[in-house]
Amino acid sequence: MADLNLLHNNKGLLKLITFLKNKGERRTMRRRDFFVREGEYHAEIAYILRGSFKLFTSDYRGKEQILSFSFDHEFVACYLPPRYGCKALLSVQALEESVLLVAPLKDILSQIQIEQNGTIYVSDFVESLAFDLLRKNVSFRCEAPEERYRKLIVRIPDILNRVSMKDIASYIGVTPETLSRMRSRMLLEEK
Amino acid sequence: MADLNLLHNNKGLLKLITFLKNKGERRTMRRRDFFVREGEYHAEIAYILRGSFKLFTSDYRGKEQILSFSFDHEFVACYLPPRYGCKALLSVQALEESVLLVAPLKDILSQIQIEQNGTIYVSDFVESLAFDLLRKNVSFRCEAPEERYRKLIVRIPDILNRVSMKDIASYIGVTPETLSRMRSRMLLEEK
DNA sequence: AGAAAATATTGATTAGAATCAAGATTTTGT
DNA sequence: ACAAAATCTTGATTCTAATCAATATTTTCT
Repeated sequence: MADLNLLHNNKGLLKLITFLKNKGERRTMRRRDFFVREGEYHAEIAYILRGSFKLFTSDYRGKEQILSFSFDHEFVACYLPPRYGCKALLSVQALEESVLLVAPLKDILSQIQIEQNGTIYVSDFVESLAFDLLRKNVSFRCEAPEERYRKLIVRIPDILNRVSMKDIASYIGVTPETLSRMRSRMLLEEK
Repeated sequence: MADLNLLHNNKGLLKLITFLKNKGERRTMRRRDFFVREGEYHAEIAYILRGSFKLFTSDYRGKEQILSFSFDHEFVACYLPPRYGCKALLSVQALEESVLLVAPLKDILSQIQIEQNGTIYVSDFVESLAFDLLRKNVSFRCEAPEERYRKLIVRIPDILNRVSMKDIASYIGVTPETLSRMRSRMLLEEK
């Protein structure tokens, strides 16, 4: 999941990484390959060794809406892995040549039972996720697109080299044309 | 938290209700009273015996943005109770005369330690929350305001009697004028 | 019950972003 | 390296929803 870098201190998440490093299947993906397709019953979770992904779906007009990006050293799944037996709400697609460590969710859940106190795993993971989602909600409701753009490039400076303006525009909720104009306005203003 | 009704089947949530019923402080609130104010270090969680609340904050223009409603038999907190020691991102305000069962978060956390396997409590709770937040994100990005309105009144039909159009408008992300016009258009169309 | 406040509706106008369109630039894949 | 495709920028136009404004209706409070 994107935006969780800071939470790698987190004990549960570290255990999850260790598990994936020991038991995970190494999977290489090319640009545009899908890790998850919306509507599938996808039950895997992955750790990104190298690469980047976008998490997206379509809006009521059929236009792609990107809800999140994920980069190296982050987890990726269709946001909430479908514990509820429901279909993936989002598609997850590689933006670059990427390398993943993948494990079926059931393996992770059985690990938890073995470890007894292992519930912490999922708890920490989901808690990070919830916090991220709350911040995203607030951001989308309360910040101007320009502010979302500024914060994004502060948080992930590298994103400008690795993700297209088209995709960044979708993420912050404007058209590519509007983002382009926004950026040239910002350039003028900072002179 | 609003929108979690369906998750009352959930074992962890049931335990949490039981705990609040046994040990919770009964608190009566009048219309417009705040349960949480944005920016506070608020560390309580409550179960609503009767009444309703809105969870909101201000956008970059100072306009109130409602992110959630909570009604009878639901939990309410400043969304994520601040385990991270961070300030509340949202205010929680009573819309009606309301009765709560309130417990400090630390009591709940210590309960968990006593119960050993009790981590499930928070895990279930936070998991419900994360799922709710994901759906909200997708809804805001992908559905038209009219669709959000329709789904809201299907999910909580009672809301039309208990919440002002102004607040419903904020929740679905339009001005009160736009909602009013939307509603009269919908009335015409269904004839 | 009645005055005052808040809310809801409706119309007119404005503002801002989407769309449409065309050209320039960059990237991709063989 | 090259052709083709995709992306980015810029301008002109359109369209939708916000704002402004005035009135009607409902709710609140004593």
